[in-house]
Amino acid sequence: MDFKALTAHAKEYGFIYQSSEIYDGLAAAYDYGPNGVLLKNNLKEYWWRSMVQLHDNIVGIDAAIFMHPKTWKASGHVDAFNDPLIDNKDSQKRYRADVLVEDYIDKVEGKLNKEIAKAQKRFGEAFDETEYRRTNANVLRYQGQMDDAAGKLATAMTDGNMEALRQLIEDLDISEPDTGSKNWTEVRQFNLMFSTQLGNIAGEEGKLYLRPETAQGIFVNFTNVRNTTRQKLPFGIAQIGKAFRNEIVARQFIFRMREFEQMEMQFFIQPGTQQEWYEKWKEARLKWHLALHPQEKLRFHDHDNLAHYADAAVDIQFEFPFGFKELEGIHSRTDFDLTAHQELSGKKLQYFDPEREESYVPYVVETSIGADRLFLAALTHALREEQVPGQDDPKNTRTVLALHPAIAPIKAAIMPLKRNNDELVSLAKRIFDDLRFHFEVQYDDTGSIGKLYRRQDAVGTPFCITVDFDSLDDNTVTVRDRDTLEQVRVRVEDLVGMIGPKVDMVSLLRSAQ
RNA sequence: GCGGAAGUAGCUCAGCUGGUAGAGCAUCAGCCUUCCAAGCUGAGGGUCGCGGGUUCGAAUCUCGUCUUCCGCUCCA
Repeated sequence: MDFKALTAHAKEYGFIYQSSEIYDGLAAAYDYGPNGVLLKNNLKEYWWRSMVQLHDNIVGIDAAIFMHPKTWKASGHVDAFNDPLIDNKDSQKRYRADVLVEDYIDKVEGKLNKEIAKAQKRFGEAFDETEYRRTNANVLRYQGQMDDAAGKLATAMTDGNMEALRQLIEDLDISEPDTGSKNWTEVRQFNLMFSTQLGNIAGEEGKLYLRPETAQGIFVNFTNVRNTTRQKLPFGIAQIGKAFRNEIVARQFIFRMREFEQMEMQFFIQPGTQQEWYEKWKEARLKWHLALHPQEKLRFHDHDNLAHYADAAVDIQFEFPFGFKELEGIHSRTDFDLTAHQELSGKKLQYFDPEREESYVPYVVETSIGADRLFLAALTHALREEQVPGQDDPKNTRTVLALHPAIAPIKAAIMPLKRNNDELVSLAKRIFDDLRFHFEVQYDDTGSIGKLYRRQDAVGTPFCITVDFDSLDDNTVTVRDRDTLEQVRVRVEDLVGMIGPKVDMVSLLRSAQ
């Protein structure tokens, strides 16, 4: 099924709506509808129980979205999460202004090295590179250009002076790499963090950021959690929560949104053991995904460029309709975050290791998955249009959402075979009123039985319970399976025992172990 | 943010060179119906994405804007 049909289905059946649609929508923001929120909650529950409930040494928190501004100074986001961008008017391409200057410096350095290589060839054994660098006019000129550009770049970046950066690009006569055009726009600062004001205070003192990742809420609570849970290394802290990034381009439905939900676990370990834990969590997380989705839809993808905090990083990618894309990241974050917070806060963020009889800042291996991306993965994998099983006519098709029963929004639908028969209706409603105490169920009688089945198929309900005339005599009902369409007769009092184990999370959690 | 395309009922679309909107499906009500989108009758639902302009008159022409899709750029 193509991507357009998927987004249409998601809207039609109450999974995903465009945000603020009556006002023409807000770009890259989406709302979860009645079925969407049920599915998403189930996915979050699967993650939470797998991480927290099933690990002695992982505990959960739920930190505030607002955090002290210094948090983002320490984490590096104020400095590194900040892109000065410039457009070329002729080629219509966008560049990072600082990268353009850095490329220029690299180019000059290339010339300088070429000069030295030439001299080395000329002088042979007798060549003294240090002396040559100190005296040769060309080399000194190149070095001067490099130092000058680097100095001005550093000053402009530190001051956040975009005007100076623009001037620098002009002074250095930098042209667009592909077309050679020098027709540049102004440089604009693009900070990927959203900011807001605390209280009525205007200006820098009151400036707050919406967190761009949930991880920092865990790091700043490291000591609190350790003190209150008596956890010993290695141990982890898990959290599910919203994060916000002012993406330049947010697109592809709910894949990249400016407001999104992360499910993160920071695992604190002895320095030196990060490789071992990194590998362990890589495998554990893949296995967790394999309980929901087939191997061929998933793959590892190593990072070439590491983030400022990481010494190793890998993505678990999922094959979306638009290609293999990141679903989860596993990062070895070293002691970068805790050390930075320790320095800026002046509070010790260390662990006393009784075996080694010393204190140290723990290393961290992080697993971080996008809840919305997982939702999209589940939807794209499950949604299909197929010929109705057991029907010969190839035109007889149905749209079915073949979700794992444990994550399906509605576990069972109860429907009377005929809605104009009071006895059938009242028995069906009695069953509904009992089952709703056990799991998410829906009562429906607005249509023929075939239509009701199709409606449930479209939202992924694994079981349909039909009350027919035999039910009135022997207190049994039929249970129809979403995937096979097969029906079995079950006594009403056995329904919970029969359906319950198939729709709860136990088997899913076990298969992920 | 730039370039291209699109926006008419919940959905899919029709609406000729400007004359104030239709279909099918869906929804709801009634009748009918003993297991995979049956049938009959009826109803509700659109100031044609939004805002200007041209015109006696705009869904239709024009400008702007918003949103979506594709490409570029970006992606901790």
